[in-house]
Amino acid sequence: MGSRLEANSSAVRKRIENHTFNDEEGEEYSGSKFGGFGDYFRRKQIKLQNLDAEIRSKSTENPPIFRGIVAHVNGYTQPSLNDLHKLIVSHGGGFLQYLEGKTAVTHIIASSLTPKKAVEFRKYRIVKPAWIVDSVNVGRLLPWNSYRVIDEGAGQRVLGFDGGKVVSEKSAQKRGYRDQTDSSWYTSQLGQSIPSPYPIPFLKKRPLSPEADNDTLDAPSPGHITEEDADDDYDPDFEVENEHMHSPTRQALETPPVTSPADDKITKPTETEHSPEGESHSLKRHLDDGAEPPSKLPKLTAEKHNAILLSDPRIRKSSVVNPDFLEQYYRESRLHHLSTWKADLKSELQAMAAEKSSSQKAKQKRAPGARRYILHVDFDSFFATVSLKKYPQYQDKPAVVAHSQGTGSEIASCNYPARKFGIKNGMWMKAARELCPDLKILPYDFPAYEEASRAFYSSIIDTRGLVQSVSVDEALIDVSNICIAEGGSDGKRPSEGSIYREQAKADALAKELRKDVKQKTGCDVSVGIGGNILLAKVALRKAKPAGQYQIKPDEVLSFIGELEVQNLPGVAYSIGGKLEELGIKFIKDIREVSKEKLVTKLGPKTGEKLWEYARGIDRTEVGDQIVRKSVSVEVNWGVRFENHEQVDEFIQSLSGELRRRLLKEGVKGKQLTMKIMKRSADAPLDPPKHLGHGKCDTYNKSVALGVSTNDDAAIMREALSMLKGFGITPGELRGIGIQMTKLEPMKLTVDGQSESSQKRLPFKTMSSRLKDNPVEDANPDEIQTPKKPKAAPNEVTFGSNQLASSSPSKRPLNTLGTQFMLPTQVDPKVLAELPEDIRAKLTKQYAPPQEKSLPSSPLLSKPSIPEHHVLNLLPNQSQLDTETLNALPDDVRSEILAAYTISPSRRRQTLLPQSPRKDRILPKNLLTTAVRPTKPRGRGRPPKVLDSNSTLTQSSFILNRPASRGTGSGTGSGTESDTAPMDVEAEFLAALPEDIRREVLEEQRRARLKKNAGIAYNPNARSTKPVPVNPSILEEGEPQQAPERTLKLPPRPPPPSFTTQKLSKIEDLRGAVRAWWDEFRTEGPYPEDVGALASYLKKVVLEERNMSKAVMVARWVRWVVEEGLKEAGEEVNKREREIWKGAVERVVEGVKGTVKERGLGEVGI
DNA sequence: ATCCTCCCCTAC
DNA sequence: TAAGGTAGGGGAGGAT
Ligand SMILES: Nc1ccn([C@H]2C[C@H](O)[C@@H](COP(=O)(O)OP(=O)(O)OP(=O)(O)O)O2)c(=O)n1
Ligand SMILES: [Mg+2]
Repeated sequence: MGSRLEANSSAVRKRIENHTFNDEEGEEYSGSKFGGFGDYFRRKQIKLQNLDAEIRSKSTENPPIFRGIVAHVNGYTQPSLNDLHKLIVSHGGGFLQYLEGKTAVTHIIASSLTPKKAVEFRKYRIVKPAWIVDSVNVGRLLPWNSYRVIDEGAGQRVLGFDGGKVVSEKSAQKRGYRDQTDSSWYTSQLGQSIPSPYPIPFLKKRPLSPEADNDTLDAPSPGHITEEDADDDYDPDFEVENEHMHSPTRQALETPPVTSPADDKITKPTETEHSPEGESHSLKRHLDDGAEPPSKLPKLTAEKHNAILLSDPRIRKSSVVNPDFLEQYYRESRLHHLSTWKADLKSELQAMAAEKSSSQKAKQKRAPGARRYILHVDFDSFFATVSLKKYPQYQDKPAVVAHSQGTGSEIASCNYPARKFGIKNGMWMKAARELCPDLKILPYDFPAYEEASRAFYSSIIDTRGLVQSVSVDEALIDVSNICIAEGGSDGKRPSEGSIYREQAKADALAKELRKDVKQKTGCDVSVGIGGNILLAKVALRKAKPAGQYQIKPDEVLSFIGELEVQNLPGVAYSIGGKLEELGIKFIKDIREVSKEKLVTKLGPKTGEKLWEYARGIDRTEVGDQIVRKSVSVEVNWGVRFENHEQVDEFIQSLSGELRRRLLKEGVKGKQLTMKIMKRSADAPLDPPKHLGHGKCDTYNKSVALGVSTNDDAAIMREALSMLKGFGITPGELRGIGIQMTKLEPMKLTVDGQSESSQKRLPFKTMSSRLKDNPVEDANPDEIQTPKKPKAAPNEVTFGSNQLASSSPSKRPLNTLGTQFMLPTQVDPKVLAELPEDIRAKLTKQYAPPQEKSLPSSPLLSKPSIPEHHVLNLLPNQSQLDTETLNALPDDVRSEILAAYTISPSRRRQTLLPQSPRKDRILPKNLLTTAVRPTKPRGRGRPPKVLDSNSTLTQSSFILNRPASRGTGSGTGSGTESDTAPMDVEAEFLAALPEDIRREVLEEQRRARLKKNAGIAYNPNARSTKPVPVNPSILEEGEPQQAPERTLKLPPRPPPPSFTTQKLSKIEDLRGAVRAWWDEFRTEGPYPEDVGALASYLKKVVLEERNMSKAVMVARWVRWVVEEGLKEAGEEVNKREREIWKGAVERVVEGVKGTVKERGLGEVGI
């Protein structure tokens, strides 16, 4: 858990300290190429100091009261380090992030000091933050003497200004929180937002938030953990260095007065953020315009704010800009661990279950109507208990597991003594401390949790029951068979004696299990026993801690009736709220409401489920096999970017991580979704939680990749393009996630090579797939994953020993035919739907191909490719082999198999909602960028105060293109004509067989409708601004209670947006082409692939009679290759470049020729 | 009706 | 300081 000290950069520090503010000449901004942390960091510091200089020079209206002073901030302060920094610099002072030796630093600002620090800083003047604040306030430098920080322990010694000697001083003054806060009213206001200018006088007028006072009061009370007794046993590494330092920084106060709704859009459109040059310029500009009154700090962009924040090496280190962030973060993230463990357990147990069932399918089945006995086993305060093993002295004291003692630290687990104070898992430290100042804080010990879990599960498995994991510390065991056997009946008929014996057996099993686990781990687990999963869970509540409880059939209703609905699984804040609206608070209240009413309010499934739950009914079985449907990676903490490069870099690591996980699961995916959290306009730049995301709006987009992939480069490309599509300034990003869905099992070559390492490309596959006719094409290569739905599991055969090759080749051609039949949009339309970056590029002029010779005999064409034979491999998650599979009950088997299949219905793909303007250039932060807002659905608990949540829905339908281009309501059958291809399209249409033409037209109509619908709405759509998925909420806060929701809709008007667009199957082709390029980029295309594509396209024109599509594909090929070559640069050798160009030529010319051949004239490609 | 997509919600 | 991840269920509403 360490990760404390970053001994690293001491060299860097040296560097910095020598770089005083008088000396900003040194190194200039350098192009931000990442060259390792140290180097990058070094440059960063210099950059910052230059920034400081500029701030200073532009703050001429502020009295330079701090001239000659060079400050350094230690520990937590109020105002924040960031704010102090700005204050000082804008008033003529210097600021250094580091100390280190004898340096330019003249004063250290701190609220208090540990004795240790006091010694370390003995050479400096140590003053309270109020010195700065007050000085600024009065417009002159106040004597620092009056603001000394006197450490209670060791007296403070201060060095004379000129240097060398140490004057020691002592003071009786008490250090403490008060010391730092009472200096100002101000503290509570400023802590949070940077952009809040420092019109001190202005702020002064503002009323103090009541919370501020509380805050002040709850201080680092003397009682909290880190006091003396804590020291002895604590892992020193864990012990926070500046114990008492944590000034309860102003927490969750109201939004600061002048916050920055502005800087959201303020980001100057044109200035490129990532250009260092641009940065400085823009800053200047900012300062210039902002002829703010003196004493006002220049408003900084979010990026600059972050730059200053990150100038603290420790903060930088724990933020996303650290190249090692992911590894570091995931190592410490409890939630990540929980998720990972859960997934791993699930696959292990499922594998085990599969194995078992295949070997002895015997006892598997349970009689349908038989009584059930389910055990729900769960560690008592898992993390806390395990961690406490190393701190036995706190056993009986309120203790929690958390990373830190700061107010924003989350409590992962609290022991029962702590619960007596009302502390709960997931609560923030601030709230916990208010409830119990004396909390002991324990460090995490993930390896220990794993170990305990292992022991726990081994005991559980020993019960010989049917096991289903719930989480690391929790499992369900169906022991019905065991109990019923013990009872000696068939388990169905009510035989008193049998039932008694069954129940006794269940109790005995539980007891033994508890004992077993206790003996193995030293920890208590509790067991809930009931006739179904619901009851077992409910019983568990009563069992805790360190106990067990069995709910008997006759007490079910009375037992659960008195519990509040939140005790039901699946009922929490939102659904609980809806129930409340129905006048339901307790479970028994549910019984007073008709099922119908529940269904109306909650939906069919949920409504019925609750209706049943209320009556103790739950038919869910233990051990259902579940097939993974998605793989995702996301980070919503530590996200603070200074520029686009960092974003790119981070997306790259996320992509790499996603790829790793896809490989681990043995799957690839066809759809990529990106989730973004952006700081809400009314949220402070610095949220209450350290590096937390704060109140945010979220945005999602997804792309159909056309071809399943696990390639990180492709993932990154798509992710970045989606991200750009949002048009969000890097500095405003607070969370980023990517998710792969529409998974397919990865293929393996015969020799076990994974497909990704294999040479052969999607192309061949594609061509054969597209190719056609079902009949002839029994292509063995054909490895496409089963596309069929549950319909024919038989089609999927699991080959010799566990591996299987599906045989989609026999798919009724029709499906495919149809698939490629839809001409979909015409070129321009497609263009409009393309990912932004692509579109941008597309609109550029193509560099005419240099030449077109096609080396016909590339040495490359070595038949190197292993065998084309591939096999299907199930995701390792469910290690089912043939045997296993066959042993499964039919329904289960088909379900599993179905999970690997793809819905048959031809469906449109969702394309990224794109911004309307086709000719957009892509200044990423161009404000005019419109992002389609996903529809906010009025769900969940309505905003507290505002009663009308009805209007919400509106903001969703917005249009996406400037009205100018509005689709006349008219038929506009010609619709998207615009360009040349149109003629082709029309003609093409005319040539279609009637039925197909109808389909085509229908498709177009649909597309049109969609667009129109989009346009219909918000008329004032001109300004475009991304609209969050859910404009409300996403505040931080403990889930304990209502997650704060914003009470009102964001002030912003519903911006124009896009309607999702169906891209039609051309998408598949595009994806395949792209994959082709990606895979063979450096190696050059294989002639046979080129040939396959060319001849396929020829068929498209001649047989499918879809010239439009062929043309589009050809253009796509040209674009992908040409742009790709440009970007690849040296990476692709001359020879291969030529081959690629030749390939393009061959494809393009092939299509042209064919079109002509059909008498359709010339087309431009 | 039923499917599909895009979310919200919940759980640990 | 702090490590706010991740997957599945399912509702809303449009398309079929
Ligand atoms: N918000 C949460 C909830 C749980 N956990 C982790 C820590 C818990 O120890 C573990 C198990 O969660 P439980 O819900 O089982 O809670 P406990 O085991 O801590 O307590 P108990 O089961 O006794 O109620 O998951 C977490 O990190 N954050
Ligand atoms: Mg537990």
